[in-house]
Amino acid sequence: MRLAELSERGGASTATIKYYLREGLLQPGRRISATQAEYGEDHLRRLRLVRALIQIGGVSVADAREVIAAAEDESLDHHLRLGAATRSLPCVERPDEDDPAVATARRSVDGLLEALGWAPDSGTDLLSPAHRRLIDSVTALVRLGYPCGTEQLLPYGRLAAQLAVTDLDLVEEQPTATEQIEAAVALTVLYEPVLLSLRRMAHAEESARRL
Amino acid sequence: MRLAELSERGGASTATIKYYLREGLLQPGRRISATQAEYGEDHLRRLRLVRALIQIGGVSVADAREVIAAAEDESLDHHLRLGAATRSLPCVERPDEDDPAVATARRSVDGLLEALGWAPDSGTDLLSPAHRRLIDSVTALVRLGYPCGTEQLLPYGRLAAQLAVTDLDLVEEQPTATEQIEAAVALTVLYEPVLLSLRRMAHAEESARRL
DNA sequence: CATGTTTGGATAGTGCCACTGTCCGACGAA
DNA sequence: TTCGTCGGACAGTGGCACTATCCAAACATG
Repeated sequence: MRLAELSERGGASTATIKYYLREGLLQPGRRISATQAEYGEDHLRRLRLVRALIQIGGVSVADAREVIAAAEDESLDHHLRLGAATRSLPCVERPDEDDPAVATARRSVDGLLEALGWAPDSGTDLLSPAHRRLIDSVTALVRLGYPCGTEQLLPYGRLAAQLAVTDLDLVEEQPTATEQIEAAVALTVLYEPVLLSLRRMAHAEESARRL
Repeated sequence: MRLAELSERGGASTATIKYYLREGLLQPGRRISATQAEYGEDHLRRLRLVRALIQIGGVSVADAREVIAAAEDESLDHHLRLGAATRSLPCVERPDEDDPAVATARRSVDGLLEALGWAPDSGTDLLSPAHRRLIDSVTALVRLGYPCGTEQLLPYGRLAAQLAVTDLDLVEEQPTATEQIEAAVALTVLYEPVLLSLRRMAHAEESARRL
């Protein structure tokens, strides 16, 4: 198909597709002449994934490129690629070690990991983005004076563990390795708004139930 | 305290605080002369909440203003204010009714609400932001070809219901009504990154466990 | 073949957002 | 008195996700 049809079916203007091509989020089409290119179903599928990641998942264009690059990096093995896709996501600066709120947050998180039996990350420099984001968030809660120790976090951790089982079951339903990796990316990112929306709706429901 | 001290303790530059004052996120200080103002612990606490909502929670300045206005609107009763704070958060456009993917998503979500025994929202125009966001997200997953029917959503819904119980327990620990409302806002928004980080860490853990 | 439309690529521009820099006259401490 | 600091006003900045314009080649239509 031509650019115009790709645009029509993929839900993005031709200008936006050209932008994505420039930014390396989409592979160039097969050139059929000096000034024309042909796109296939793969391009359409990729475009839809990119749109969903950016519009629904709130991922930046730069991060989407990272994720997609990791997902199709043939040099990594299956397991690594599954993780790499999500590990390359956010980038926050290192926490300030001298801040007492940060220290409290770190202790809470370390306690949580131990209680859940999860592998502790070694060394500050190597913390995964998710781990750093967790510490940042707990730090903010501590600064505001909300209780956010291991015992408060534990129920959330247990629920997260259950979520992971459900999520990975969905990923493993995919027949091929490539599809599993794409599914891992899509489901990791796109189930986030699902989960957050459900939580807010559940708040409303539970709040109504209590009053 | 003066602007400079508020800035120091609140973790925002004086320029940023002036910006927040202009935008109505902070109350002006008590004027002690024509060109000087005095700020109290309330201002500090509010500033920290605003910073956390914006930096950690990813809330826009405009939304933060809405949330805070709702939280301190004395004309609403306690229960309403609890909900209003979160209800005023996101604003996406209405879903396109003609799109088959949207229709599929709506059916899945309606089925989910029924299965969970949650009150169905009446009428398209009145859908809560969370409800619309849920439909949008499910629509994106459907478009990408991932199974996202009621049976796939149900485990997430059940977990969300459990989260809500934990969350509201935390809110009810607060002694006064005002504190409960602030806690509802802070915990709703600031536990979102906590939950998402934990989910990603759980993915890594579960993935490692399976291989 | 003539003519008008469409295509893909290059490049500059737009709109929004969250700040940030600069200026100013008044204030307060040394 | 002098000099740094204060708070207010307002224009400016930088990043991001597009978007508009232009161009020449290619196709479609009569």
